[in-house]
Parts: sequence; structure tokens; C-alpha cells
Amino acid sequence: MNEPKDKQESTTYEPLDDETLFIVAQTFKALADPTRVRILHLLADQELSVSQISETLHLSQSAVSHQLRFLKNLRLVKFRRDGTTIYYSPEDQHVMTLLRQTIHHAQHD
Amino acid sequence: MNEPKDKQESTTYEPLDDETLFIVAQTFKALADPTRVRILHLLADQELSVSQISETLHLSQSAVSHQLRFLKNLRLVKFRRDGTTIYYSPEDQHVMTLLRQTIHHAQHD
DNA sequence: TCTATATATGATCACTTGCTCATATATCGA
DNA sequence: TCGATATATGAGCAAGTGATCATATATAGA
Repeated sequence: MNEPKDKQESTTYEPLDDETLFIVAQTFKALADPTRVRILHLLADQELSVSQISETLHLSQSAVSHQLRFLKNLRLVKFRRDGTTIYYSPEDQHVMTLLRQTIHHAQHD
Repeated sequence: MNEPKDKQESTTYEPLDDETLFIVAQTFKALADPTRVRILHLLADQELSVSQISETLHLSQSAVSHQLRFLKNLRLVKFRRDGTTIYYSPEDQHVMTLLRQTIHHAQHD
């Protein structure tokens, strides 16, 4: 057992710094929950109010609001107030792209 | 408060089926933990044994083994035995691409 | 077969997560 | 200002997660 061990010597492996690591894990964490995936997927091409989201996805108002706060904190969604209604829409195009890609792969692999 | 509400009428919103939703969330879950991110990033361009991984990343053998099992179950890594040593390497190019993209964005945004 | 080394696994535990329930806050119209 | 509607928030809880510790399994060599 001493042959394939000619080591990689140095493939210039660059360790991830803590901040990058945190951001990366945090980003994926946002997409790691089915409810958040459903919300982001629903918002993909439209701006919707909290109640529209909760009705469409059959989720409680509270659950939706909590998840939107999570997504808002990560700046993945933005919102706009119109009277008592608050409309949410995607803010991070990169994350929406990740989502789109992954949905596509999940459906075609 | 009755104007911006001319609804989206129908942006042909297609609800995600349960299986897709599960796969998508599961995929992101794999990348939502800093330890797994470090392991996958390390393996990105090389094949390494469990002990090499644990030494390089300063993680316990057990922790690495548990995480590799997780990644193996999701078919994100594959392995090859050589004597008592087991070498792991990435198996899912799509997921490695997601990781690469996200690391890049985390470092440049 | 016995030992040493490499890896895998099961139990356990602290911590996190996502939901519900109750309630608070904000805005509009009367 | 009051009532109605839309949304936000805090507490509490059940389920999930990731690490450690102890131990099991597998392979090679003596």
C-alpha cells in the first residue's frame, strides 16, 4: 500500500478564511429549508405580499413572516410597503441563480 | 390601497413537487455546514484519505468520518480503498460547481 | 492467528431550527 | 381616536444537527 501515495505534493490548496466560510455556509443554510425554497421560488418572478404568500403556499401568516425576516436579514429579499400591505421580492440575484440551477438539476438528473 | 394589486394574474407559477423540493433542500443542506464546506473545498482538486483530511483541517477522525458518510449517502463524494486506507474524492460535479460559485461570490461581493 | 493501523459506527448531549400560539405594532378609513 | 386589517415578534416546544467518546470492523504484515 505504498504506490498511489505519491501525494499531491501541492495542488496549491487554499484554505477558506473564516469569514468566507461563514458566508458560504449561511447562504446555503438559507436554501436548505423546504419552506424557504418554496417562498423564494414563488417570489422568483413576482412581488407578493405576506398574505398572498401564505395563502398560495398554505402556510400560516406567522410562519411566513418569520421566514421572511430570516431571508430579509440575509438580504435575500427586499420589501416595499403599500398601506398595511408589505410586498416582498428577491434581492440577491446570485442566490436566485443558485436556486434556479439546483431546481433544474434536481429535475433533470 | 387598491392599485398595485392588479395581481400578477398568472406568471405561470409552477409549484415545486415534493420530490424536487426534497432534493433541492437536501442538496443545500449538505453545503450548509462549515465543516462539510471545508472538506469539499479541500477535496475539490484532489483525492485524500480520511486521516489526511482530518490532519489538514484539524478535525477528529470521527468527525471527518461521520461527515464523509453524510456526503457519501448523498453521492457527493465517492471513495476508493487501498489497503486500510480509504481515499475520498468529489462525485457530484454540479454540487462542486455550486460551491465554487458561492465561494467566489462570498469573496467578491 | 495476533497485532497494529485506518476507518466506521453507535450513543449521548448541547445547540440549533422551524413551527405554533398569543400578542404587539402599524396603517387606513370612519 | 377607534376599529379593522396586515404584518411582526416573543415564548415555548418538538425535532434535527454536529461534535465527542468509546468501541467495532477491516486490512496488512509478522
